[in-house]
Amino acid sequence: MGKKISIAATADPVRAYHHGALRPALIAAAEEVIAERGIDGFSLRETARRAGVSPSAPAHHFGDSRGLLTAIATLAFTGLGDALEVADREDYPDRRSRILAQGVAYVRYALAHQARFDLMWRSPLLDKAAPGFAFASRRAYVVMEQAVLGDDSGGPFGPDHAPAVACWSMVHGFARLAMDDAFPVKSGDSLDDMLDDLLAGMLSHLDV
Amino acid sequence: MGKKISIAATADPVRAYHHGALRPALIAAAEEVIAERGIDGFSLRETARRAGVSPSAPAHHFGDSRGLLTAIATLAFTGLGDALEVADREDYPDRRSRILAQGVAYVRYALAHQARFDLMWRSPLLDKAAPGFAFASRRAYVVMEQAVLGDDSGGPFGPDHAPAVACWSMVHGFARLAMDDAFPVKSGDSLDDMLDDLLAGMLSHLDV
DNA sequence: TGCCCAACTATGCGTTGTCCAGATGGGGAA
DNA sequence: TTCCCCATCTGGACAACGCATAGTTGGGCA
Repeated sequence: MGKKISIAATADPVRAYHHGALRPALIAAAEEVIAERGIDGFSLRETARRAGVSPSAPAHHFGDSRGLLTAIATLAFTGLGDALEVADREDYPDRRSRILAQGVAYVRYALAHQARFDLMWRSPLLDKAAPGFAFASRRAYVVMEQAVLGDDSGGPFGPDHAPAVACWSMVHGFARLAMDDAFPVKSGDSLDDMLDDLLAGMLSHLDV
Repeated sequence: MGKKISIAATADPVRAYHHGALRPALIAAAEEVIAERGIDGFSLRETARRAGVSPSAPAHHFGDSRGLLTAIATLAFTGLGDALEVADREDYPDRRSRILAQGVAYVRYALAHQARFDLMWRSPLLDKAAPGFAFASRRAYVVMEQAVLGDDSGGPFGPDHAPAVACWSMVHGFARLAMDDAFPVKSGDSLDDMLDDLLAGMLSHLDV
Protein backbone atom coordinates (compact mmCIF):
# COMPACT_ATOMS: atom_id res chain seq x y z
CA MET A 1 0.00 0.00 0.00
CA GLY A 2 3.05 2.18 0.32
CA LYS A 3 3.71 1.78 -3.37
CA LYS A 4 2.73 4.76 -5.42
CA ILE A 5 0.59 3.63 -8.32
CA SER A 6 1.51 5.49 -11.43
CA ILE A 7 -1.31 6.75 -13.58
CA ALA A 8 -0.42 5.72 -17.12
CA ALA A 9 -1.61 8.10 -19.80
CA THR A 10 -4.32 5.85 -21.12
CA ALA A 11 -8.05 5.80 -21.46
CA ASP A 12 -8.12 3.51 -18.44
CA PRO A 13 -7.33 5.89 -15.59
CA VAL A 14 -6.55 3.18 -13.06
CA ARG A 15 -4.38 0.93 -15.16
CA ALA A 16 -0.98 0.16 -13.69
CA TYR A 17 2.05 1.21 -15.61
CA HIS A 18 2.77 -2.34 -16.64
CA HIS A 19 -0.10 -3.73 -18.65
CA GLY A 20 0.64 -7.28 -17.56
CA ALA A 21 -0.78 -9.03 -20.60
CA LEU A 22 0.04 -6.71 -23.42
CA ARG A 23 1.14 -9.22 -26.01
CA PRO A 24 -2.24 -11.01 -26.19
CA ALA A 25 -4.07 -7.70 -25.86
CA LEU A 26 -2.25 -6.36 -28.90
CA ILE A 27 -2.99 -9.47 -30.90
CA ALA A 28 -6.65 -9.21 -30.01
CA ALA A 29 -6.71 -5.51 -30.84
CA ALA A 30 -4.95 -6.04 -34.15
CA GLU A 31 -7.38 -8.80 -35.14
CA GLU A 32 -10.21 -6.45 -34.34
CA VAL A 33 -8.70 -3.71 -36.49
CA ILE A 34 -8.11 -5.94 -39.51
CA ALA A 35 -11.56 -7.45 -39.14
CA GLU A 36 -13.10 -3.96 -39.25
CA ARG A 37 -10.83 -2.19 -41.69
CA GLY A 38 -9.18 -4.92 -43.75
CA ILE A 39 -5.46 -5.43 -44.02
CA ASP A 40 -4.99 -2.23 -46.00
CA GLY A 41 -6.65 -0.31 -43.21
CA PHE A 42 -4.47 -1.82 -40.53
CA SER A 43 -2.64 0.68 -38.33
CA LEU A 44 -0.20 -0.12 -35.57
CA ARG A 45 -1.14 3.11 -33.82
CA GLU A 46 -4.83 2.26 -33.83
CA THR A 47 -3.98 -1.16 -32.49
CA ALA A 48 -1.95 0.36 -29.66
CA ARG A 49 -4.77 2.81 -28.93
CA ARG A 50 -7.24 0.01 -28.60
CA ALA A 51 -4.92 -1.90 -26.31
CA GLY A 52 -4.63 1.26 -24.22
CA VAL A 53 -0.89 1.82 -24.68
CA SER A 54 1.35 4.22 -26.51
CA PRO A 55 2.21 3.74 -30.19
CA SER A 56 5.73 2.55 -29.39
CA ALA A 57 4.73 -0.13 -26.91
CA PRO A 58 4.13 -2.90 -29.46
CA ALA A 59 7.75 -2.63 -30.55
CA HIS A 60 8.93 -4.42 -27.43
CA HIS A 61 6.83 -7.49 -28.10
CA PHE A 62 6.86 -7.68 -31.87
CA GLY A 63 9.70 -5.50 -33.12
CA ASP A 64 7.72 -3.78 -35.82
CA SER A 65 4.41 -3.88 -37.63
CA ARG A 66 5.57 -6.86 -39.66
CA GLY A 67 6.28 -8.81 -36.49
CA LEU A 68 2.77 -8.30 -35.16
CA LEU A 69 1.12 -9.19 -38.45
CA THR A 70 3.30 -12.28 -38.72
CA ALA A 71 2.26 -13.42 -35.26
CA ILE A 72 -1.36 -13.14 -36.31
CA ALA A 73 -0.79 -14.89 -39.61
CA THR A 74 0.88 -17.73 -37.72
CA LEU A 75 -2.18 -18.05 -35.50
CA ALA A 76 -4.35 -17.99 -38.58
CA PHE A 77 -2.47 -20.84 -40.23
CA THR A 78 -2.64 -22.77 -36.98
CA GLY A 79 -6.39 -22.24 -36.91
CA LEU A 80 -6.70 -23.46 -40.49
CA GLY A 81 -4.62 -26.54 -39.77
CA ASP A 82 -6.77 -27.26 -36.72
CA ALA A 83 -9.96 -26.92 -38.75
CA LEU A 84 -8.66 -29.32 -41.38
CA GLU A 85 -7.60 -31.81 -38.72
CA VAL A 86 -10.98 -31.65 -37.03
CA ALA A 87 -12.67 -32.29 -40.36
CA ASP A 88 -10.36 -35.23 -40.95
CA ARG A 89 -11.31 -36.96 -37.69
CA GLU A 90 -14.68 -37.99 -39.04
CA ASP A 91 -15.22 -41.39 -40.56
CA TYR A 92 -15.79 -41.10 -44.26
CA PRO A 93 -17.25 -43.83 -46.49
CA ASP A 94 -14.54 -43.31 -49.10
CA ARG A 95 -11.58 -41.18 -49.92
CA ARG A 96 -13.53 -38.84 -52.12
CA SER A 97 -15.79 -37.89 -49.23
CA ARG A 98 -12.76 -37.29 -47.11
CA ILE A 99 -11.24 -35.03 -49.71
CA LEU A 100 -14.42 -33.04 -50.25
CA ALA A 101 -14.71 -32.53 -46.51
CA GLN A 102 -11.24 -31.01 -46.54
CA GLY A 103 -12.31 -28.68 -49.29
CA VAL A 104 -15.42 -27.64 -47.42
CA ALA A 105 -13.49 -27.11 -44.17
CA TYR A 106 -10.92 -24.96 -45.98
CA VAL A 107 -13.51 -22.70 -47.54
CA ARG A 108 -15.52 -22.55 -44.32
CA TYR A 109 -12.49 -21.44 -42.35
CA ALA A 110 -11.60 -18.81 -44.92
CA LEU A 111 -15.09 -17.36 -45.06
CA ALA A 112 -15.48 -17.39 -41.28
CA HIS A 113 -12.14 -15.60 -40.78
CA GLN A 114 -11.79 -13.41 -43.78
CA ALA A 115 -9.36 -10.89 -42.37
CA ARG A 116 -7.13 -13.62 -41.03
CA PHE A 117 -7.23 -15.54 -44.30
CA ASP A 118 -6.41 -12.43 -46.27
CA LEU A 119 -3.45 -11.70 -44.03
CA MET A 120 -2.11 -15.23 -44.32
CA TRP A 121 -1.28 -14.64 -47.98
CA ARG A 122 0.10 -11.13 -47.75
CA SER A 123 3.69 -12.30 -48.12
CA PRO A 124 5.21 -8.82 -48.52
CA LEU A 125 3.86 -7.85 -45.10
CA LEU A 126 5.09 -10.96 -43.31
CA ASP A 127 8.36 -12.20 -41.94
CA LYS A 128 8.33 -15.76 -43.15
CA ALA A 129 11.49 -16.57 -41.23
CA ALA A 130 9.79 -15.83 -37.90
CA PRO A 131 9.64 -18.74 -35.44
CA GLY A 132 6.66 -20.99 -36.01
CA PHE A 133 5.47 -19.40 -39.19
CA ALA A 134 6.91 -21.91 -41.63
CA PHE A 135 5.71 -24.82 -39.52
CA ALA A 136 2.16 -23.52 -39.22
CA SER A 137 1.82 -22.59 -42.87
CA ARG A 138 3.19 -25.90 -44.04
CA ARG A 139 1.12 -27.95 -41.60
CA ALA A 140 -2.19 -26.82 -43.04
CA TYR A 141 -1.15 -27.99 -46.48
CA VAL A 142 0.24 -31.25 -45.08
CA VAL A 143 -3.04 -32.10 -43.36
CA MET A 144 -4.85 -31.59 -46.62
CA GLU A 145 -2.33 -33.50 -48.66
CA GLN A 146 -2.52 -36.42 -46.28
CA ALA A 147 -6.28 -36.50 -46.66
CA VAL A 148 -6.12 -36.27 -50.43
CA LEU A 149 -3.33 -38.72 -51.04
CA GLY A 150 -3.58 -41.02 -48.02
CA ASP A 151 -0.95 -43.76 -48.17
CA ASP A 152 0.03 -42.54 -51.63
CA SER A 153 1.60 -39.48 -50.12
CA GLY A 154 5.35 -39.48 -50.64
CA GLY A 155 5.72 -36.77 -48.03
CA PRO A 156 4.87 -33.08 -48.46
CA PHE A 157 5.07 -32.02 -52.08
CA GLY A 158 6.26 -35.48 -53.06
CA PRO A 159 6.38 -36.63 -56.68
CA ASP A 160 2.65 -37.42 -56.99
CA HIS A 161 1.12 -34.43 -55.31
CA ALA A 162 -0.87 -33.14 -58.27
CA PRO A 163 -4.22 -34.25 -56.77
CA ALA A 164 -3.45 -32.40 -53.57
CA VAL A 165 -2.40 -29.30 -55.51
CA ALA A 166 -5.57 -29.54 -57.58
CA CYS A 167 -7.71 -29.72 -54.47
CA TRP A 168 -5.84 -26.93 -52.79
CA SER A 169 -5.89 -24.68 -55.81
CA MET A 170 -9.58 -25.15 -56.34
CA VAL A 171 -10.68 -24.45 -52.81
CA HIS A 172 -8.15 -21.71 -52.35
CA GLY A 173 -9.31 -20.03 -55.52
CA PHE A 174 -12.92 -20.42 -54.57
CA ALA A 175 -12.33 -18.92 -51.14
CA ARG A 176 -10.41 -16.01 -52.62
CA LEU A 177 -13.02 -15.31 -55.30
CA ALA A 178 -15.84 -15.57 -52.79
CA MET A 179 -14.06 -13.19 -50.44
CA ASP A 180 -13.42 -10.73 -53.27
CA ASP A 181 -17.12 -10.67 -54.22
CA ALA A 182 -16.42 -12.23 -57.61
CA PHE A 183 -19.59 -14.29 -57.54
CA PRO A 184 -22.72 -12.25 -58.05
CA VAL A 185 -25.42 -12.68 -55.46
CA LYS A 186 -28.76 -13.44 -56.98
CA SER A 187 -31.58 -11.53 -55.44
CA GLY A 188 -33.51 -13.63 -52.97
CA ASP A 189 -30.53 -15.83 -52.09
CA SER A 190 -28.56 -15.49 -48.93
CA LEU A 191 -24.87 -15.28 -49.59
CA ASP A 192 -24.09 -18.27 -47.40
CA ASP A 193 -26.64 -20.50 -49.12
CA MET A 194 -25.43 -19.45 -52.52
CA LEU A 195 -21.81 -20.09 -51.71
CA ASP A 196 -22.65 -23.49 -50.19
CA ASP A 197 -24.46 -24.51 -53.36
CA LEU A 198 -21.74 -23.16 -55.57
CA LEU A 199 -19.07 -24.87 -53.51
CA ALA A 200 -20.80 -28.24 -53.73
CA GLY A 201 -21.37 -27.83 -57.44
CA MET A 202 -17.79 -26.81 -57.99
CA LEU A 203 -16.30 -29.66 -55.96
CA SER A 204 -18.22 -32.14 -58.09
CA HIS A 205 -15.82 -31.15 -60.87
CA LEU A 206 -12.75 -32.05 -58.86
CA ASP A 207 -11.54 -35.39 -60.16
CA VAL A 208 -9.34 -37.05 -57.60
CA MET B 1 7.95 33.05 -80.20
CA GLY B 2 6.76 35.91 -78.07
CA LYS B 3 5.32 33.41 -75.68
CA LYS B 4 7.22 33.08 -72.46
CA ILE B 5 7.81 29.42 -71.67
CA SER B 6 7.41 28.74 -68.00
CA ILE B 7 9.95 26.51 -66.33
CA ALA B 8 8.03 24.05 -64.20
CA ALA B 9 9.72 22.91 -61.02
CA THR B 10 10.52 19.44 -62.16
CA ALA B 11 13.53 17.27 -62.78
CA ASP B 12 13.03 18.00 -66.48
CA PRO B 13 14.23 21.60 -66.69
CA VAL B 14 12.71 22.24 -70.10
CA ARG B 15 9.31 20.69 -69.60
CA ALA B 16 6.43 23.00 -70.29
CA TYR B 17 4.02 23.74 -67.53
CA HIS B 18 1.41 21.53 -69.08
CA HIS B 19 2.65 17.98 -69.33
CA GLY B 20 0.48 17.24 -72.34
CA ALA B 21 0.09 13.53 -71.77
CA LEU B 22 -0.02 13.21 -68.04
CA ARG B 23 -2.77 10.66 -67.69
CA PRO B 24 -0.93 7.90 -69.57
CA ALA B 25 2.37 8.93 -67.99
CA LEU B 26 0.88 8.48 -64.54
CA ILE B 27 -0.54 5.10 -65.43
CA ALA B 28 2.84 3.98 -66.74
CA ALA B 29 4.61 5.33 -63.66
CA ALA B 30 2.14 3.67 -61.31
CA GLU B 31 2.52 0.33 -63.06
CA GLU B 32 6.26 0.68 -62.69
CA VAL B 33 5.94 1.41 -58.98
CA ILE B 34 3.65 -1.55 -58.26
CA ALA B 35 5.81 -3.84 -60.35
CA GLU B 36 8.84 -2.85 -58.26
CA ARG B 37 7.34 -2.44 -54.84
CA GLY B 38 4.12 -4.46 -54.87
CA ILE B 39 0.71 -3.02 -54.14
CA ASP B 40 1.53 -2.46 -50.49
CA GLY B 41 4.52 -0.38 -51.53
CA PHE B 42 2.51 1.76 -53.90
CA SER B 43 2.77 5.51 -53.31
CA LEU B 44 0.94 8.22 -55.17
CA ARG B 45 3.75 10.64 -54.40
CA GLU B 46 6.38 8.32 -55.85
CA THR B 47 4.20 7.88 -58.92
CA ALA B 48 3.92 11.65 -59.36
CA ARG B 49 7.65 12.00 -58.87
CA ARG B 50 8.35 9.50 -61.59
CA ALA B 51 5.95 11.25 -63.93
CA GLY B 52 7.79 14.49 -63.16
CA VAL B 53 4.85 16.36 -61.60
CA SER B 54 3.82 17.52 -58.19
CA PRO B 55 2.07 15.18 -55.74
CA SER B 56 -1.29 16.85 -56.29
CA ALA B 57 -1.28 16.62 -60.05
CA PRO B 58 -2.75 13.12 -60.30
CA ALA B 59 -5.86 14.34 -58.49
CA HIS B 60 -7.11 16.13 -61.59
CA HIS B 61 -7.05 12.98 -63.72
CA PHE B 62 -7.99 10.34 -61.21
CA GLY B 63 -9.47 12.04 -58.19
CA ASP B 64 -7.53 10.12 -55.62
CA SER B 65 -5.25 7.15 -55.21
CA ARG B 66 -8.21 4.80 -55.55
CA GLY B 67 -9.08 6.30 -58.91
CA LEU B 68 -5.64 5.69 -60.33
CA LEU B 69 -5.45 2.14 -59.03
CA THR B 70 -8.90 1.44 -60.42
CA ALA B 71 -7.86 2.67 -63.85
CA ILE B 72 -4.94 0.28 -63.78
CA ALA B 73 -7.04 -2.61 -62.53
CA THR B 74 -9.46 -1.97 -65.40
CA LEU B 75 -6.59 -2.18 -67.87
CA ALA B 76 -5.44 -5.36 -66.18
CA PHE B 77 -8.84 -7.01 -66.53
CA THR B 78 -8.96 -5.92 -70.15
CA GLY B 79 -5.57 -7.52 -70.70
CA LEU B 80 -6.74 -10.74 -69.10
CA GLY B 81 -9.88 -10.82 -71.21
CA ASP B 82 -7.79 -10.23 -74.32
CA ALA B 83 -5.42 -13.06 -73.40
CA LEU B 84 -8.34 -15.45 -72.88
CA GLU B 85 -9.88 -14.41 -76.19
CA VAL B 86 -6.62 -14.90 -78.05
CA ALA B 87 -6.31 -18.37 -76.54
CA ASP B 88 -9.86 -19.15 -77.61
CA ARG B 89 -9.22 -18.35 -81.25
CA GLU B 90 -7.26 -21.51 -81.78
CA ASP B 91 -8.89 -24.61 -83.13
CA TYR B 92 -9.12 -27.27 -80.48
CA PRO B 93 -9.81 -30.97 -81.10
CA ASP B 94 -12.39 -31.07 -78.33
CA ARG B 95 -13.95 -28.99 -75.65
CA ARG B 96 -11.64 -30.24 -72.96
CA SER B 97 -8.61 -28.96 -74.84
CA ARG B 98 -10.33 -25.64 -75.25
CA ILE B 99 -11.00 -25.42 -71.53
CA LEU B 100 -7.49 -26.38 -70.53
CA ALA B 101 -6.13 -23.73 -72.87
CA GLN B 102 -8.22 -21.16 -71.02
CA GLY B 103 -6.77 -22.34 -67.77
CA VAL B 104 -3.24 -22.11 -69.08
CA ALA B 105 -3.83 -18.65 -70.55
CA TYR B 106 -5.27 -17.43 -67.25
CA VAL B 107 -2.31 -18.63 -65.22
CA ARG B 108 0.15 -17.40 -67.83
CA TYR B 109 -1.33 -13.92 -67.76
CA ALA B 110 -1.30 -13.83 -63.98
CA LEU B 111 2.30 -14.95 -63.70
CA ALA B 112 3.46 -12.60 -66.45
CA HIS B 113 1.74 -9.60 -64.82
CA GLN B 114 1.89 -10.29 -61.14
CA ALA B 115 1.52 -6.77 -59.87
CA ARG B 116 -1.43 -6.16 -62.17
CA PHE B 117 -3.08 -9.44 -61.20
CA ASP B 118 -2.59 -8.72 -57.52
CA LEU B 119 -4.17 -5.31 -57.91
CA MET B 120 -7.16 -6.68 -59.79
CA TRP B 121 -8.38 -8.43 -56.65
CA ARG B 122 -7.65 -5.74 -54.12
CA SER B 123 -11.31 -4.77 -53.82
CA PRO B 124 -10.89 -2.45 -50.82
CA LEU B 125 -8.50 -0.30 -52.86
CA LEU B 126 -10.72 -0.09 -55.92
CA ASP B 127 -13.77 1.85 -56.96
CA LYS B 128 -15.83 -0.86 -58.52
CA ALA B 129 -18.44 1.64 -59.69
CA ALA B 130 -15.89 3.44 -61.89
CA PRO B 131 -16.72 3.50 -65.62
CA GLY B 132 -15.53 0.44 -67.45
CA PHE B 133 -14.45 -1.52 -64.43
CA ALA B 134 -17.47 -3.76 -64.09
CA PHE B 135 -17.50 -4.47 -67.81
CA ALA B 136 -13.82 -5.39 -67.99
CA SER B 137 -13.88 -7.57 -64.88
CA ARG B 138 -16.98 -9.40 -66.00
CA ARG B 139 -15.76 -9.86 -69.56
CA ALA B 140 -12.77 -11.94 -68.55
CA TYR B 141 -15.03 -14.36 -66.70
CA VAL B 142 -17.53 -14.41 -69.56
CA VAL B 143 -14.87 -15.37 -72.09
CA MET B 144 -13.82 -18.26 -69.90
CA GLU B 145 -17.36 -19.33 -69.18
CA GLN B 146 -18.18 -19.37 -72.87
CA ALA B 147 -15.19 -21.58 -73.52
CA VAL B 148 -16.05 -23.95 -70.68
CA LEU B 149 -19.77 -24.23 -71.28
CA GLY B 150 -20.02 -23.51 -75.00
CA ASP B 151 -23.63 -23.70 -76.15
CA ASP B 152 -24.61 -24.91 -72.69
CA SER B 153 -24.02 -21.46 -71.31
CA GLY B 154 -27.23 -19.87 -70.11
CA GLY B 155 -25.54 -16.47 -70.02
CA PRO B 156 -23.06 -15.27 -67.42
CA PHE B 157 -23.50 -17.08 -64.11
CA GLY B 158 -26.46 -18.94 -65.50
CA PRO B 159 -27.99 -21.95 -63.73
CA ASP B 160 -25.40 -24.48 -64.88
CA HIS B 161 -22.23 -22.55 -64.39
CA ALA B 162 -20.57 -24.89 -61.89
CA PRO B 163 -18.03 -26.21 -64.45
CA ALA B 164 -16.99 -22.66 -65.26
CA VAL B 165 -16.70 -21.80 -61.57
CA ALA B 166 -14.68 -24.95 -61.00
CA CYS B 167 -12.29 -24.04 -63.80
CA TRP B 168 -12.04 -20.47 -62.66
CA SER B 169 -11.50 -21.36 -59.02
CA MET B 170 -8.82 -23.87 -59.83
CA VAL B 171 -6.74 -21.66 -62.06
CA HIS B 172 -7.31 -18.61 -59.95
CA GLY B 173 -6.22 -20.48 -56.85
CA PHE B 174 -3.22 -21.88 -58.61
CA ALA B 175 -2.15 -18.48 -59.86
CA ARG B 176 -2.58 -16.94 -56.43
CA LEU B 177 -0.68 -19.73 -54.66
CA ALA B 178 2.10 -19.63 -57.24
CA MET B 179 2.39 -15.87 -56.88
CA ASP B 180 2.45 -16.17 -53.08
CA ASP B 181 5.34 -18.66 -53.21
CA ALA B 182 3.20 -21.43 -51.73
CA PHE B 183 4.76 -24.10 -53.91
CA PRO B 184 8.28 -24.98 -52.87
CA VAL B 185 10.88 -24.83 -55.62
CA LYS B 186 12.93 -27.97 -55.85
CA SER B 187 16.60 -27.33 -56.28
CA GLY B 188 17.66 -27.77 -59.86
CA ASP B 189 14.27 -26.83 -61.28
CA SER B 190 13.53 -23.52 -62.81
CA LEU B 191 10.43 -21.93 -61.37
CA ASP B 192 8.74 -21.64 -64.74
CA ASP B 193 9.31 -25.29 -65.63
CA MET B 194 8.08 -26.41 -62.26
CA LEU B 195 4.94 -24.34 -62.44
CA ASP B 196 4.23 -25.54 -65.98
CA ASP B 197 4.48 -29.15 -64.87
CA LEU B 198 2.43 -28.52 -61.78
CA LEU B 199 -0.21 -26.67 -63.77
CA ALA B 200 -0.55 -29.49 -66.30
CA GLY B 201 -0.72 -32.09 -63.55
CA MET B 202 -3.27 -30.08 -61.66
CA LEU B 203 -5.51 -29.43 -64.66
CA SER B 204 -5.68 -33.17 -65.30
CA HIS B 205 -7.81 -33.28 -62.14
CA LEU B 206 -10.35 -30.82 -63.45
CA ASP B 207 -13.37 -32.82 -64.51
CA VAL B 208 -15.43 -30.85 -66.97
C1' DT C 1 17.99 -0.26 0.11
C1' DG C 2 19.78 -0.15 -4.40
C1' DC C 3 20.37 -2.06 -8.82
C1' DC C 4 18.92 -4.25 -13.02
C1' DC C 5 16.08 -4.62 -16.71
C1' DA C 6 11.60 -5.73 -18.86
C1' DA C 7 8.16 -2.93 -20.25
C1' DC C 8 6.47 0.99 -21.04
C1' DT C 9 6.03 6.70 -22.40
C1' DA C 10 7.14 10.77 -24.94
C1' DT C 11 9.27 13.05 -28.58
C1' DG C 12 10.96 13.73 -33.04
C1' DC C 13 11.61 12.66 -37.84
C1' DG C 14 10.51 11.56 -42.53
C1' DT C 15 6.89 9.97 -45.36
C1' DT C 16 2.29 9.58 -46.79
C1' DG C 17 -2.54 11.12 -48.99
C1' DT C 18 -5.55 14.72 -49.28
C1' DC C 19 -7.26 19.44 -49.34
C1' DC C 20 -7.20 23.97 -51.04
C1' DA C 21 -5.57 28.35 -52.76
C1' DG C 22 -2.99 30.06 -56.29
C1' DA C 23 -0.37 29.92 -60.78
C1' DT C 24 0.08 28.73 -65.65
C1' DG C 25 -0.92 28.98 -70.33
C1' DG C 26 -3.76 27.35 -74.41
C1' DG C 27 -7.77 28.40 -76.95
C1' DG C 28 -11.42 31.15 -78.44
C1' DA C 29 -14.17 35.36 -78.72
C1' DA C 30 -14.42 40.22 -79.13
C1' DT D 1 -4.20 42.06 -80.32
C1' DT D 2 -6.24 41.65 -75.94
C1' DC D 3 -8.90 39.54 -72.59
C1' DC D 4 -11.31 35.90 -70.45
C1' DC D 5 -12.20 31.19 -69.32
C1' DC D 6 -10.86 27.05 -67.63
C1' DA D 7 -8.17 22.76 -67.84
C1' DT D 8 -4.18 21.64 -65.66
C1' DC D 9 -0.85 22.11 -62.90
C1' DT D 10 2.21 23.94 -58.31
C1' DG D 11 2.97 24.74 -53.52
C1' DG D 12 1.85 24.71 -48.87
C1' DA D 13 -0.53 22.90 -44.95
C1' DC D 14 -2.43 19.32 -42.19
C1' DA D 15 -3.15 14.97 -39.89
C1' DA D 16 -1.85 10.43 -39.77
C1' DC D 17 1.42 7.01 -40.27
C1' DG D 18 5.73 3.76 -38.72
C1' DC D 19 9.94 3.81 -36.67
C1' DA D 20 13.95 5.32 -33.82
C1' DT D 21 15.60 6.89 -29.59
C1' DA D 22 15.98 8.75 -25.01
C1' DG D 23 13.83 8.66 -20.80
C1' DT D 24 10.57 6.72 -17.15
C1' DT D 25 8.40 3.15 -14.39
C1' DG D 26 8.23 -0.38 -11.20
C1' DG D 27 8.82 -5.47 -10.08
C1' DG D 28 12.12 -8.68 -8.57
C1' DC D 29 16.26 -9.89 -6.45
C1' DA D 30 20.61 -9.54 -3.89
